[in-house]
Amino acid sequence: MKDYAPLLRRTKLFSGIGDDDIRSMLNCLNAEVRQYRKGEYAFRQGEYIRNLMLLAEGRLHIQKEDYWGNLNILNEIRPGEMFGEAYIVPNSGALMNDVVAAEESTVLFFDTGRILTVCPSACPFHTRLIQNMFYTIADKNKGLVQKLSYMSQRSTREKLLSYLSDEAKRQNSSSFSIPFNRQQLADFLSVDRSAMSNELGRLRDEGMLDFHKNEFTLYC
Amino acid sequence: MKDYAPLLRRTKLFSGIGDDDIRSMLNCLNAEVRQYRKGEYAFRQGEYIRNLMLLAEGRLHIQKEDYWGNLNILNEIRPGEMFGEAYIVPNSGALMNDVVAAEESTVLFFDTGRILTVCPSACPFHTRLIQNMFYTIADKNKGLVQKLSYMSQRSTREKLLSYLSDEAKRQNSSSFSIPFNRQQLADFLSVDRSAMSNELGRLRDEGMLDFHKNEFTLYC
DNA sequence: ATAAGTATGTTGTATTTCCAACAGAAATGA
DNA sequence: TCATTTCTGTTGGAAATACAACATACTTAT
Repeated sequence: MKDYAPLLRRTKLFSGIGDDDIRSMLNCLNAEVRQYRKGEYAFRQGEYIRNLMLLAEGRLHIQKEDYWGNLNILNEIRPGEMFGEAYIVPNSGALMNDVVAAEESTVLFFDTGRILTVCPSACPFHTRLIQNMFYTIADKNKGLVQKLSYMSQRSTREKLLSYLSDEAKRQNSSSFSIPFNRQQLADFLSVDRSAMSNELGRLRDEGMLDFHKNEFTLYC
Repeated sequence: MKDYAPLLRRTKLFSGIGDDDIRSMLNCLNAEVRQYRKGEYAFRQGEYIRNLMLLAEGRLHIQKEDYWGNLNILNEIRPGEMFGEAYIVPNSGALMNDVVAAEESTVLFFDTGRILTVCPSACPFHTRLIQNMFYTIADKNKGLVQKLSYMSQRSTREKLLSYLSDEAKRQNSSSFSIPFNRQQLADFLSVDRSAMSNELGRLRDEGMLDFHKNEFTLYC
């Protein structure tokens, strides 16, 4: 098995753990490597997952096909990200989505039982791993709740205001920049770009905010 | 301090742990109790949280006030549920929401450092606690992703179809019941009830599904 | 059984969003 | 520099949604 320590060292899951410790932990966690060709399915809806996965190389799409066959890409997994963590809960049921390799990908499989059950003295960094895993999923959680709070607004205007309002809070200033261009912001908020552009213009005309490119300023 | 073991035994966080072990763990986790009167703020937007909280009695609202003063209730915490887990991540920043007691409430505070850092032999059930905490947050995560996948659909029709489609999958049958009445379903999907009722009628007319009360059947 | 209250479906109108198409601005690359 | 591409704002018509109001069906309590 190739040495994945240098790569894993930079992931959230293994952050703060040295290369040598990572190597011994990979053994402890029963790590396995699997390769997927572009377009190949890593998992299919209906399967039962027992491992925690980490994408080492490539790109994966979490996607969903509904009852009538419509395809929908929910998320893109990038190298260093873990996934499948929500399905290692006992009785969590079958996987609701498909996981497909958007390009040639390498995935590491970890034994979740070995992660959550601490092996007393063998792995001094096991506690750190558990912390990291918890922090990662907690962080994901926070982002999801945040996004949900924008998306649950009914109108494009309200979605915009709630998102921008939050960013102002987060950056602690009424002037701030956002990490999206217009199309990305529209996709993030699940609204039409042109309608959103319209709404932004209207909000500016009403004196509630101002913007240039991705720099925004809110006015009370 | 009152004996919370009988109550905690039935929570997800302490499930599978006996009363006596819970009592010793409460000590190990530096548990503290705080009471809140109805309407009192447990936390305010901008605060920094260092504990994991569990609602013992009462009802809390996670709510948000935007830049222009509009109030929005995001979530309701019920007895036995933990909260604040997303903010114990280092550098996770200030709390973005307010936490307000919707009625007289009792909240337990746990020292997160003591949770994630295992005390070797003192607490035999510490591993179980960590597992439970992880399972709880993973479960929450799964629900959020699911809901987000419905909400990111543009139209009421698509939101309905993606939700119903998922329920059919989950219950492994084209006939299933949902845990919502119409108004609750509309709130869950963030759409207008009457518009949703219209759409359901239209879908039935088109022969895509049928329903009586909260019993649905999907047709290919 | 009756009354009161709740849940659901229906209608019409005002508003908002979507969509496609286009034009100017800005960024990119030869 | 010029040409090309990408990004952003704008427009107009079609479609969908929100909102209010009401009728009917179903529940619950007395």
